[in-house]
Amino acid sequence: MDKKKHIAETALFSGLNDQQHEELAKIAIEKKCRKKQMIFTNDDEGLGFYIVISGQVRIFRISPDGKEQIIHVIGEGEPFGEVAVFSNGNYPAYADALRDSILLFFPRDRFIELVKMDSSLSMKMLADLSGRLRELVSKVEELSLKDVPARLATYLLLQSEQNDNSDIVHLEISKSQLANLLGTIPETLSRIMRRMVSDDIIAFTKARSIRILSHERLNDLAFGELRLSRM
Amino acid sequence: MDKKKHIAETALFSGLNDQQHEELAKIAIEKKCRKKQMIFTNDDEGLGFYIVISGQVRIFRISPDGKEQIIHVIGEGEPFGEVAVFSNGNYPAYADALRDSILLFFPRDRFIELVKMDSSLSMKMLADLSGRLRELVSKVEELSLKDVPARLATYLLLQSEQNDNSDIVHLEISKSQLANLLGTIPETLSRIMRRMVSDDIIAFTKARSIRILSHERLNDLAFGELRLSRM
DNA sequence: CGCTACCTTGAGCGTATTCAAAGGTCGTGG
DNA sequence: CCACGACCTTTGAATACGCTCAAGGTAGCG
Repeated sequence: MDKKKHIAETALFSGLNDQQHEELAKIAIEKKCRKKQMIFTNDDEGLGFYIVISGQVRIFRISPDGKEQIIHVIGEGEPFGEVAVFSNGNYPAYADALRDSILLFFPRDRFIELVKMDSSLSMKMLADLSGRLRELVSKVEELSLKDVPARLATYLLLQSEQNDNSDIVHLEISKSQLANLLGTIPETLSRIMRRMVSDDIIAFTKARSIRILSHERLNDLAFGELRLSRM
Repeated sequence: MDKKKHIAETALFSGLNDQQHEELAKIAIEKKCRKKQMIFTNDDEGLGFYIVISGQVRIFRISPDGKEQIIHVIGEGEPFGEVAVFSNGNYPAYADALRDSILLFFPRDRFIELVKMDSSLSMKMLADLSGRLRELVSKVEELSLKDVPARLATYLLLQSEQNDNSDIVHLEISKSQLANLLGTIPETLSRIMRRMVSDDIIAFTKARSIRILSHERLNDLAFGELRLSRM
């Protein structure tokens, strides 16, 4: 595998020069993992962080009574586990693969060496963590201030946005996983989707493809300015 | 005001040497603000970050329909607004003073200069952001996986822990604010406190002082292994 | 002492969860 | 290619938790 090429292509390391990519490639270790395979757990010592080369990874917490909450779904080219690198101790959550994946692992100590010597790399990491923080603040707001229809609407609009405002949103994860990501359960998500369909806000094209029929009403829904009919 | 002394005393800048504290003091600007005064809003350009010298600051989001959610309460010696320094753009939330406060403001550009030149400072900031991220991940879990009694129990135990596992927890914020911080409303918080009292888990000593009667049962409550009686 | 803000209490309601079960879909192996 | 099983999705009915609305009580502060 051409590690350097993959490293240069990630957003996190973009803008760094060839030499820096080379240094990173030197310490990166390729790891493969199968669908459902655990990558790290809450209790694991944080020995480094990862970048997803191909596949998909799920970051989640488990409450004492066994319920899961997905914090983040990591797609190709995105990093995860960075927190463990800079704050000593274990990982703050669990990670497993949603599908067969190939990862690059950056060992903590060697990576820190690089960061210390290279201020442009450290600025990249600071920006990365700041972005993560922004996302999580939004997630906190979503969970506490919005109902499930609004959360789903927000999610769909965000996905659409990331695809050039396409009307078609292809769900990258199963509906069960999506329910969990939105902080609810499959039954509730299913019911709400049905209501969105019957209100002509969205339509299903294929099993995992949704067509947005009205961005505007979806937006109103996301902002709590519209309510779904009751059925 | 002796800026350098205050800077040296914050956890964020502890462990740095005298020279570094001096540099930080040079760029720091003292700001005073009165209770309820806005420090920055969502829309403000992130021109720098703050440290609370004295007083108390509230970080919160506002949903489109006007509901507030406190993300964080910042006490003395703690920083806030760091995110805006490293990810371009505006602040991710609102900030206002819960009481008359004195702050130190670190202008973005000048602070970034220091960070770029000083790897120990950048490591401090990376650790700081990572810690913030940890907290928020926990908050997401709390809000989505736990009910209000469990969230309150967790909060009380955390406060107790930070005070040497004292049995007495002195609320630093009003119950309304606490309710909001826990993602609920004053009415609900009041009812749940009443049930905790009647179950002999806590007792009120003064208006804002709570005595923990059973750490163990509070812990069970936090972990969802105990339910309050219904009344 | 009176005002204001905060806290408590009650009743009713709505949203989402739980529990239970049936219908679909996908991958695997026969 | 079809049959089977596992998992995902959908649907229904009942429940529960927390919220809204409304009002009364309490405490701090000028």
